[in-house]
Amino acid sequence: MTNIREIARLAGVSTATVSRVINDHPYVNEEKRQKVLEIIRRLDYVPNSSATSLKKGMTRIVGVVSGAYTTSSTPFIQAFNIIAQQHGFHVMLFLTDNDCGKELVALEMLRSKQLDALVCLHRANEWPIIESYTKYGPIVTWQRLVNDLIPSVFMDQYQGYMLGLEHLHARGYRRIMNVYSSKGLNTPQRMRAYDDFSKKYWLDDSGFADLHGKVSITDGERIARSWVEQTDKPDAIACSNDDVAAGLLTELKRAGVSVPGEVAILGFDNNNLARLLDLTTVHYPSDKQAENAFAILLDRLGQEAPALHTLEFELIERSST
Amino acid sequence: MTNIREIARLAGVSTATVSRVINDHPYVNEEKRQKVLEIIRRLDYVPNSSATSLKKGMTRIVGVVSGAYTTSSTPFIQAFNIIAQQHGFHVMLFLTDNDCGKELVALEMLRSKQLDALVCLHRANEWPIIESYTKYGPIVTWQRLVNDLIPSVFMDQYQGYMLGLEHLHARGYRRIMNVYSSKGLNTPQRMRAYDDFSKKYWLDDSGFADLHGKVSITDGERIARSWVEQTDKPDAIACSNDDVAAGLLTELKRAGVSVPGEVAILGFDNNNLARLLDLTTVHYPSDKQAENAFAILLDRLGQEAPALHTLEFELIERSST
DNA sequence: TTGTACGCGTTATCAA
DNA sequence: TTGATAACGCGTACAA
Repeated sequence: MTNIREIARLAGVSTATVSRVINDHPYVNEEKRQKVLEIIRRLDYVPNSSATSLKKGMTRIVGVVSGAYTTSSTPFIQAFNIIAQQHGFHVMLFLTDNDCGKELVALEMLRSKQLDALVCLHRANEWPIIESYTKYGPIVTWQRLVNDLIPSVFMDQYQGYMLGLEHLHARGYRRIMNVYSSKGLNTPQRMRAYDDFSKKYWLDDSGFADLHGKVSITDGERIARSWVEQTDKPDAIACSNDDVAAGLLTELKRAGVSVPGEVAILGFDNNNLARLLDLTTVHYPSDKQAENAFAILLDRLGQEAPALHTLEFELIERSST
Repeated sequence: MTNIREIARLAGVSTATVSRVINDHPYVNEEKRQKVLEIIRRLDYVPNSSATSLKKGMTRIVGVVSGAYTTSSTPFIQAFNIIAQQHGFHVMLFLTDNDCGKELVALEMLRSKQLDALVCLHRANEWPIIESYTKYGPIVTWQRLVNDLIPSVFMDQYQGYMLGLEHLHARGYRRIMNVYSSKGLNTPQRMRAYDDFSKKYWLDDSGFADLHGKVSITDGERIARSWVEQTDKPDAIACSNDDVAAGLLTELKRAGVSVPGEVAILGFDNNNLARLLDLTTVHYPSDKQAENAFAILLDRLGQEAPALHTLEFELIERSST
């Protein structure tokens, strides 16, 4: 193992001088600098990063905790990875499968200083537990509003959902069924939006039982099959996300149902699937949220951070409504 | 910062004893062990992992280099991440966007011992350059056969493609168009398969110009539009992957073309999209390849490694053929 | 402009 | 069974 002392010895200087050369510090005689650089090249030397981390007290590694790869988490992870790399940070990925123990592994690595910071897309442990780890390094979350201890790049989905509902109304749909997911704060916000929406337009309670806990393509397919058998049918379905909408759309088409002729479908997120299937949807700027998450972490680490994006939902009109 | 010396002082023992307790070494008096454990708990102490890495000479971090998140790379990355975590390793993800410089960052981290090993899903730099890094740690690749220096979990796609072609033939299709991707060894292998296939069944050269360099959904959509305008049409299209097949299928349906009535579509990979759209495809076991990749790395690191899976293609018959 | 020497926090050898 | 101490490799006061 060739180390800094070896280089110093061969170059006929001290380790301090070698270190100065490596880190581009001033006050090094040009000749000696060249000599050192030559030895470094000749011995194929590179500083050991564990030693540097130990000395500097940071690793420049940020952990990303996610339950799994989903069509919604992937764009976030990708964007986060890219911006982190641009700032000389690296990303360690933790797929927890929503298991408390696996999530704890990531938190413990923050504690043991293998990680400088953490971003939690989802969480398995209770908030107080996660909060208790903020004393070891900054933690940012996605999609959840917490408190001062844990900042968030959360967006209130009231506004986004309302955008979609207003669009459905403008297109003439009046018998709207809501398909919600189950987790966290998003659903209450969306329900509130629908509540205000139906009051605003004097829509009497349509009588469709809203669905809950639907998040996957197969969920959407099941909803399609029950729609076909329903006697009193909604004329539009607002989905919890694009996956549900995609499953719904494709299964309806398989059954020969015309979309949007017989029923309109509204997605949420604007992921690849929505683009492929030409689904009308609400764009959820997860890439910008990821960049904000990183900026917040950088700031809390005391480094120069880029400015935050303002986050906005956007209606993407396509052919499913 | 509370460190091992602090613990030793408060427990009235030496750092050696504390270290023994932490690492479950034998020969430590039970009373002292309890005392040490109590102090550790009280001070919320945890060993600094940079120091441990420095001392041990390894970080238990494995790098994963991928051009981007694609529908084919994501399952691999996910499976690799999970198996690595099961073995107490962690994964650092590098999205290179096929940029040599960004890829070099990962290789350099192997050199500087921040990474114990590397798996390359794609590569931007020339092979000799990548090979030159194997002296710093094991490197495994996906989808490319290289040499002893760089083992691979590559699968010869001749067999898989032939599986698909035989299926098309059995279903009665005779006028097959091939849509190839461009990169690497896969295309030549598939072309060889088609060559043998057409000889076996005395298919005269169909006269369809095979397409090359098609890999995305939008590529598939473009192919659909040109199929519609073509006068001499193939009755089946074998695609480079499921994304192309998906774009092709959806755009054809939009144009009112019946699939498989007017034309059959064969995908490759068996990803989520293929399941959603009910595409006939060839299953490519990327999760098993990922687990093999990790096993090979583990073995090269001199650790006990799980047995390798045997890798097999499988035809998934669905409604597009 | 340069070098000495110490500290970062841990593990492990060796002698007791 | 225990402790003193030497690494691991780097960065940087401080003194020169």
